[in-house]
Amino acid sequence: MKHIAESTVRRLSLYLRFLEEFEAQGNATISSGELAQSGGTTSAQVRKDLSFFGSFGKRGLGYTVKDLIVSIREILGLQQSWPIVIVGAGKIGAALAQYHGFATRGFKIVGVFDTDPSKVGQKLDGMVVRAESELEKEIGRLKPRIAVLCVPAEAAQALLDRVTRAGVRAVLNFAPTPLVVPKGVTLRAVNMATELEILAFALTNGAA
Amino acid sequence: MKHIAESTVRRLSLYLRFLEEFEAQGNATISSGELAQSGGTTSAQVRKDLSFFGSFGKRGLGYTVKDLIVSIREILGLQQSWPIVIVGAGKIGAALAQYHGFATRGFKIVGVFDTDPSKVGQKLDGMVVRAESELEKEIGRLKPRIAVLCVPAEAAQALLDRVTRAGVRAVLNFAPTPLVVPKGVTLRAVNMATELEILAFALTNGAA
DNA sequence: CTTAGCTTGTGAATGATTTCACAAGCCATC
DNA sequence: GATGGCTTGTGAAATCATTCACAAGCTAAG
Repeated sequence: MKHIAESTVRRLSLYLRFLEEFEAQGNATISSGELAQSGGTTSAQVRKDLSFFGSFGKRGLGYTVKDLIVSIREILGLQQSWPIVIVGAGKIGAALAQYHGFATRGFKIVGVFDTDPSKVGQKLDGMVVRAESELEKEIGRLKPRIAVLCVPAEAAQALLDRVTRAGVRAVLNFAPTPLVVPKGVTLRAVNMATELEILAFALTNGAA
Repeated sequence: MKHIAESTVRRLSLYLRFLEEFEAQGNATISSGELAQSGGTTSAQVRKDLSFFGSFGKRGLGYTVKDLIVSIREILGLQQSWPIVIVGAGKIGAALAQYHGFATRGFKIVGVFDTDPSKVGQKLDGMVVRAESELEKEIGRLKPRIAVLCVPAEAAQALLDRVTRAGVRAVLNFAPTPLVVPKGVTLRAVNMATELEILAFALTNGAA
């Protein structure tokens, strides 16, 4: 398959959210224009995004909401449930572990790890926090496909190395530091400070 | 000023982080190549990013670390401290309110709000949680420049409307729903589900 | 003062993404 | 089954972002 731009994947995820809302409202079909409007983009963009993966609509009619939901789910790989481990049970890690929104979207938290002995053994919403020393053993057992790093900046690279060596191929990093991944591993970073700095730049430079 | 791409601003924030590390290590100068290597980009990219804002280096020598830090801080608008309010003191909101990393980067949390009467009046790391009904009054008093929304999806749009009407022009949204902003307001969204879906797509399609 | 060795700053070239614009196709109606 | 009113899917054009490539300029050494 031709390389797909990240912006396209991001928009597909967004379309999926609108389509689900649309379905809940009982609408059976939707046009690229309507979908674009909810997502703040253009109808041509919507059609182009979908065209990379096939042809899902009917000319003159638009898209069947139900079918398009299924198609986008398939494109994104969401027909299956993805097991996730959370590494670091501090404020952010604990908040994520207890956030129920994931389960409903096909992501299942199967393990939470921390070094702090006072946290190990505690329950977070039914999930027992395990010792970080057991990371490799437990990854072998639980076979998570994605790891979410919620550890301090200093610890992040070492833990990234450990989870990838143990076989995890996709990592979401919340630690406020850039990381280096081995080839074949996908890394995404959520960095609050960077987001705020982009806002500060916008305010400073009077952008809308 | 010519329009600056978001990707450029994001990289500047990244460069700033590396420069600070570099400074802590006692290095006085840095070349675009070295800076590029830490950030996983190219030297031409670094120079082009900076060239939008002026000329900060010396040919043959590179950049003075201290000076470049000051310059990038000025570009991003980080010479000043930016007052922030956090709306919603649930798991994520509380975690952010107690995260000290912001203060050290020039963002100061001046208020935290929630509707839940059992949370109002509680202290989060010295910060009293205020009633959401006082939002407008307190925004008028505290004059925050940025609002961070950590409320449930259903409540997000209404609160965005309230903070923008009260004069806030930059918003960071953690609610898992797309929002519409009035002209002149900058909105950024951090959506965990979307990040995970992009990872799921990468895993499904065998991308590196 | 001149040369050698670097590194910046920047137009030009390339590559990627978005937007345009329209033929092709579907449905409803007559 | 022909017409009109829509909407898709998609090459082509336009816009935006990155990379190339090199003149200009600085320092150090002789």
